[in-house]
Parts: sequence; C-alpha cells; structure tokens
Amino acid sequence: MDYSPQSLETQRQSRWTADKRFEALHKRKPNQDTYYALAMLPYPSGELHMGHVRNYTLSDVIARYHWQKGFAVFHPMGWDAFGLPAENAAIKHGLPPYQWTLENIDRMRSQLKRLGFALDWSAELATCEPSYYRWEQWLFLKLLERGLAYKQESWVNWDPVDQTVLANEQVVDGCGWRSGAPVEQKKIAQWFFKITDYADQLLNDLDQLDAWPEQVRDMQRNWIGHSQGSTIHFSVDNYKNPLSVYTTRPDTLMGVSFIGIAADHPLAIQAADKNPELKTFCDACRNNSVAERDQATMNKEGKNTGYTAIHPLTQKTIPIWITNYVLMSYGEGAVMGVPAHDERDHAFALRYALPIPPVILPSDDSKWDYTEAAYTGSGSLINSGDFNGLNIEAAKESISKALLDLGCAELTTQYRLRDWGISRQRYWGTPIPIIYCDDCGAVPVPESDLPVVLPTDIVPTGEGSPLTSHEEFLAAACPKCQKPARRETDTMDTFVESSWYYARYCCAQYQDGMLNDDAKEWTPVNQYVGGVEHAVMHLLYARFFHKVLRDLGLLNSDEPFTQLLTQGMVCKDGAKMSKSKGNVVTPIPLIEKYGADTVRFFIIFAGPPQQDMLWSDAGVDGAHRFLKRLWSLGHALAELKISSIDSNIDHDNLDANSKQLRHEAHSIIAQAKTDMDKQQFNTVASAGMKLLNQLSKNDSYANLNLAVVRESMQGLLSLLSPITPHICEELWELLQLPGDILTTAWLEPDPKAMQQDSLEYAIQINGKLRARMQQPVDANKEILEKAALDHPDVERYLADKTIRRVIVVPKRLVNIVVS
RNA sequence: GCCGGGAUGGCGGAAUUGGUAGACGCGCCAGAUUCAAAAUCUGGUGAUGGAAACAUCGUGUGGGUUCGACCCCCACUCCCGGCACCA
Repeated sequence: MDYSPQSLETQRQSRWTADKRFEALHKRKPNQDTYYALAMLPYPSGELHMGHVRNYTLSDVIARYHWQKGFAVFHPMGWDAFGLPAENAAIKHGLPPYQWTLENIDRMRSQLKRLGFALDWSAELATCEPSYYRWEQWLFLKLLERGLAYKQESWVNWDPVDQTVLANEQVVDGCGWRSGAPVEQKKIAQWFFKITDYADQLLNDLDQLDAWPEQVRDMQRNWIGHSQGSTIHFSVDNYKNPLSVYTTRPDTLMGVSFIGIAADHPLAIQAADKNPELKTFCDACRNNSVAERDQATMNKEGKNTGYTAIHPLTQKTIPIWITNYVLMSYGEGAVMGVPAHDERDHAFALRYALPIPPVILPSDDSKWDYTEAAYTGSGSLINSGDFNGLNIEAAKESISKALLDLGCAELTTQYRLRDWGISRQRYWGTPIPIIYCDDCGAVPVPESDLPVVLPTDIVPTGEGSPLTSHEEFLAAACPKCQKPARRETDTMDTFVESSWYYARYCCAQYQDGMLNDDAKEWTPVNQYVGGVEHAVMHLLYARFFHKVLRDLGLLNSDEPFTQLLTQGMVCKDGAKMSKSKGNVVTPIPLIEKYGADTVRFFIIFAGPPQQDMLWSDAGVDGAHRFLKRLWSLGHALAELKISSIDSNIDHDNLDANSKQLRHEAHSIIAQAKTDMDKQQFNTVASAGMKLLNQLSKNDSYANLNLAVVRESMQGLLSLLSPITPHICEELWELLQLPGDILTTAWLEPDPKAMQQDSLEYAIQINGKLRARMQQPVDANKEILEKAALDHPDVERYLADKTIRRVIVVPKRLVNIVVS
C-alpha cells in the first residue's frame, strides 16, 4: 500500500468540511470548556509563504492538542484586507484594490485549506467589507463621544511631485519611492486616539500577563516608557511665559550649561521671527526625518537664540539654544542641558564649546575625563552648594523640594508613549465617519447613517489622495444643518482593524451591533500566535482597544490575549520572508510533491517556535521518508489484526523485549507531553521519530506482545496527530483504534513502565569524564562513591594523587577531586 | 543611536535548566538489494593524533565564579527584529 498523500489528504479535508468538524461555536457541548486559539490576522498578499505556514501550523498544533484534551476549540481565520500593497498593485498593474484583494483572498484561502488546518471557516471575515468596518466607524464615534478621539496637527512625509503623503517605507534615502523627489515634512490636521489615557493600565496590566514572553513585556514597558521626574520652570528675559523643561535628573540642576529647545517650540518660533539665520535652521530641522532611528543617529546641531533663562536657584543666566535633537512631541519640547552627565548634551556641548561643569562625583572615585564622555553612573553631588555630598536619589528629592517651595517646579510623570495617529491620506482603508460643514465644523456621521461606504470603483495612481477628487463620495449633507458639506477623506490606519478582529470573530455574522455576548463568552483569546515583529505596536494597540471595549461594556476582561507565543521569523537571503522583500518560498509546490503533512511536519521539526529559521528545502525529504515509514508500519500492523487482540497488559510479566519497548514508548510519550505543554513542538516531532524507530526495530513482531505494540502505536499516532493530522487519522481508522483521534486523550504514561532498575553513572576526575558504570537507581552515596573509586579505569588516574573530595550526584555522576 | 533577541559538528537543531555536549533529522561515507539506477534497508560519521585502546581540543571572542559552565556574572564581536504611515 503506497503512501499517496495527495488523494488521502484532500479526501480527509472534504470530509472535515462536510462534517463541520472544527466549527466549535456551533458544536460546543453544554458545560464543555472553551479554548480560543488564534494566529495573527494575515494580510492577503496573494500567496502563502513559509512564514504563514509556520504561524498557522503552530496555532493548529495547539488547537488540535486542545481538542485532544477535551476542549471545544475555536480557531478562526480572516483577512487584514486594507492596506498599502493593494494600492501599489493598482499603481503597478491598474487593478482595482477591491478586486485584487478578493482574488488574493480566494487564492490564499484555498492554499490554507489544502494545508488541513483545523479552522472554523464559518467565522471568516475580511476587514475591507462594510459589514466589518461599519462597526469600526461606530467605535470611532464612541471614542469621539468619550474624548478618546481628537484632531490635531502633525507632521507627515510629503512628496512634492506626486502631491501625496508617503509612508516611511515609501521614503528611500530621503526621497519619494516613485518620484525620486526629496521628501518634505508637512504639517496637516489628523485624527488621533488617546491611547495615553490608558498608559497606566497598559503598563500595570503587563504584570498580569504571566503567560507572555518576558521579552515582549519588556519591549512594551520600554515603549510605554514611564518616567518620574520634574518639570522645572525657568524665567526668560523678553519672553512672556516661563520656559518649562522636563527632566528625570533634577539632581544635576547645578550642572546646567544651556537649555535646548525644539525647532517647533513657541520660543524658537518667536526667536526665528526676527532672525533669518534661526529661521533657516528651524526650517531645516523641520525637514529632517521624523523617524526615531534617523533622529537618534543625526549629528547634534543647534543655534544660539540669544535668549537667556535664569537659573531658579543660582540666578545665573543660561543660554537658550534651538537644537535638532529635542523633540516637541516629548515632555515640554525643551531640556536642560547637563553635558557632564548626559550623553546627548555632552556631544552637543563638545560641538559648540559649551562648558561641561561636573556635579556628580563618580562613586568609584576614579578620575573621570569629561572631555571624553558624560558620566551617567552613581555618585554624590559636588559643585552644588547646599546639596553637596548627597547621593543622586537624595539630591533628586532635595532639589525637587527646594524648587517646589519656590514654586518653580512640579513633580511630573511622563510617558514616551504618544497618542496613536490613525489618519491616513489614502484610499484603501476604513473611511473616518466625519462630515465637514462650513457652518457647523466637523460633525460626526449619525450612527443610523453607517456605514460610510468606501467606493470600490477607484484605481489609485500614486498621485494625491483619490478620495479628495471623488465627488460622489465627497458630497454629503451636514447632519446638523442639512446644508451641503464634505466628507472626511482620511481613512484609518490598518492597525485599527487588527485591534479588535479577535473579538468580532466570535460573532462575525452579527448585524445589530459591533459585538454580542458570544464575544464576552469566548474572549480573551487563550492562545495567540504570531511573529515577534508585532511585539510592540500591534499588541499594544489591541490591548488598548480591548480595554476601551471593556469600558464600553462590550467585553468583560482586562486583556485580549492570555497566552502569547511569539514565533521566530522564517528568513531567506538574510531577511524575513515577505512579499515586499521578494524572497518568498511558497508551500504549494512542496505540497504537490510531498503532501501537506510532510510540509507541516518539516516546519515544526525544523526548530523551536520562538527561534528564527533560515529557510532551506534540505530536510523536507527526511520528513517525507518518516511519514512513509509510518504509513508502512501502520499497514504492517493492520495485517497483524492488532485491533482484535486483548488490550490488557500485565507489565511485570511481559517478556524482556516487550517490556523494553513499553519502557521506551512510555518514556518517549511522557517526554513528548512535557514538550507539548512547553510548546517545544520540534522535540515532539523528534519524539515521534524516536518512537517509530523503536517500533520498527524488529522485523517481525512474533516475539513481541501485540497489545504492547498496539498501545505504542496508539501513543505514536496521538502525539503526531496535531502535527500530521491526515495520515494519523487515516491510520487510526485503519487500525480501528478506539474513539475519534481528534478528541481522544493521549496515553497516560504508566509509571511502572518508566521505572528502571539500574542507571548509567558518569565517573569524573577533576570534572573530566573518565569512566562510566552501571549502578542501581536507588544506590546511595556511599555505594556510588565506593563503586567509583573501585572502578578499574579509575585507578590509573588516582596513582600518586591525593583524593581531596568526592562529589556524588544521585542518579547522575561521581566526581573525584584529586591534586 | 535606543529597545529586544540570537550565535552549539558540513547543515537544521538536542541537552532533564549548573551534572556524561551533539538526541532526532539532513548531508556525506561504506555495505546489502539490483543487470544497472532510483527507491528501500543496515552500519559509520565533532576536530586532531593513533592500527587500536586511548589521549588532547571543542558550544561566537576574552575574562571570571564553581568540584563541575552551552547554561550564571563581567567585557566585547557579528547577525536578526522593532523604533510610531509596511503589515
């Protein structure tokens, strides 16, 4: 009987579809526990690649393992269908985004189905459909009502030739990707979500997420960037307001040698007003990239404004400089420059020959060379008058208090986190439900008028924003005064759609609201699986939305994803596999050659889930060979009619070979179970190979107890079936094993089978392995020590040496320390 | 630049979390089968020296802690991801 995965797998898949096998929402039995497994929403690029295969195989293994454990497992799939690539395809091939997207979805859906994932397709959704985004628009209105959505000016990359806003990705070496024109920065009014209102919760609730990788929580903590400091006000000559700076180092106040302000700071604007040189500099700063990575690597430059601030404690005057490294968007848009104890201020002071007065004496007493670098470590204060001798912490407190008493500072908390800008000047996204009226201003679209439908007859050209010239879309009556008005033409960031889809899956067909009680019942997601590249932004936005939806009464938990598995990327040519990088390997040719089970097995076997993997075809053959061997073993056992034999096993009275097989099988299964629970699936696959090796060691089963053989085979199929479900289900039925393989629990390892009488112990001399010995498992330290010292191979190492110590580690080794 | 991660045979990786490094595969070598090849099966395979027994070296680099370090600590190198408009 040849193994022909093509027909076998497609037949199984048809049966699964016909039986609605994985539709947990409908199939759940009363009182059955629920389990929600979810892989991150894919962008429908048109072709599945190995990164997708890895992601969905992982979530599938987890989903199927939980079916085996008795849960009703909800494992849905859908499409993150808005976004830039559809517009790029339109520019390149003239294809309308809607049509292009739907075709891609169809292709990817059929490819996913061919992989045999245990997905509930009845909950499928695509975010570009009005039935989905109307509820996003509804939510926008709710955010607006609650003051969580607002409009404000901010900077964008502007292509002066194409007259369009560019994504960071579309800026190549400072120039537009299509036009090649140098990119300018332009300030336009945009919509924001007030995620900063939830900063505390987003930070504090990370502590609850103990089933998230610590590294992801760290990244989120750092991104939110909670800091405790002081806002200090300096009075400034010839300027109406005091100049406020935010600092986390009030202890270094006596070391201030300049004040740095952003080019957008009101004082900078006032200073530039009468000074062309300053104006030129500010304009240049504004045309700098706003990307943090560019800001951070830029040369620190500045111009003296000629204005001076008064030091609140010493009354000395301090020059005020406009600098390119202070950002208006963080803190007060101004910093106190302490070159001796801040690296950026230090670089700036060196460049402009500003004084670098030290005020912290390094605690290790070493001579610090301030012409070389800033000292940012611990120490005590010097050159600080009354505060000399205090350590940094005490000084922070004393100086803050002194300033507080003078009324020129407050204690403040700052976050690095900024509000979420959701406006995109693009066509292919969710329209923002706002109407602009000359008389009434920005008026929300009434709920009853939702959805604001995005026209599908547009083919973007890359010039301008298409909606701004689409008269049919633009024209609207003001909801307040009914006069002719214009629609908002900005669409929403696609991160908005992916921030709540996991809840909508639970009630994808629900027409009368955004979410219903099913969403409360099935959320939070028990297990979320996706790439580390989403560790910060997507996961933070989704966490924010979850809390908002909770506060609106639509959900009843604090966090969306209880457990998180961040899979490593599948890389090729030194970069993550993605269509935009042009380095994709698609699974379809491999499936045609080897079948889906082989591809699934291989991608799981290739390495631990969290680790990046370099794609290589080498090794797929081995996975296929293994499944062929499994297939022929299954058929060999079927011929022995193992289904009809008595299943009772009396372990103690088994023959030696059967006892040995049973020992191996139970040990391997126990190990596989541990690994499965640790989500170390690659070693579960190894365990399957090991067990098959054990089972096929004997050419003939004549001298083995067949009940033991069947039990081992059942264990093997159980542990493999989450990874390679088609072949396992086929063999399970062929061998007439009991129950449905999908929902049958794993073999419970028998402690008796796993017991061993004796173990191999290592004998080390000075930590080097010199000999091995076989000793009883329960041998005590004295026996082990004596046995080691008496071991014939050990003698020669002990000749004319003195034994100084003997370390005995039960069940492992004896280490003899000699000199 | 900042934040996070990684580095183990020719290759992917394993190692009970401080206790016998290299499980399980790939590749390669040899043998069986075959007219021959493919497929399949059996055995071998970290490096160096040795006929062998065995010895020495060996987990990115340099140091440290320990009876004992892939694992813990310190300092580095290189690679990957994220850095707010790619998703």
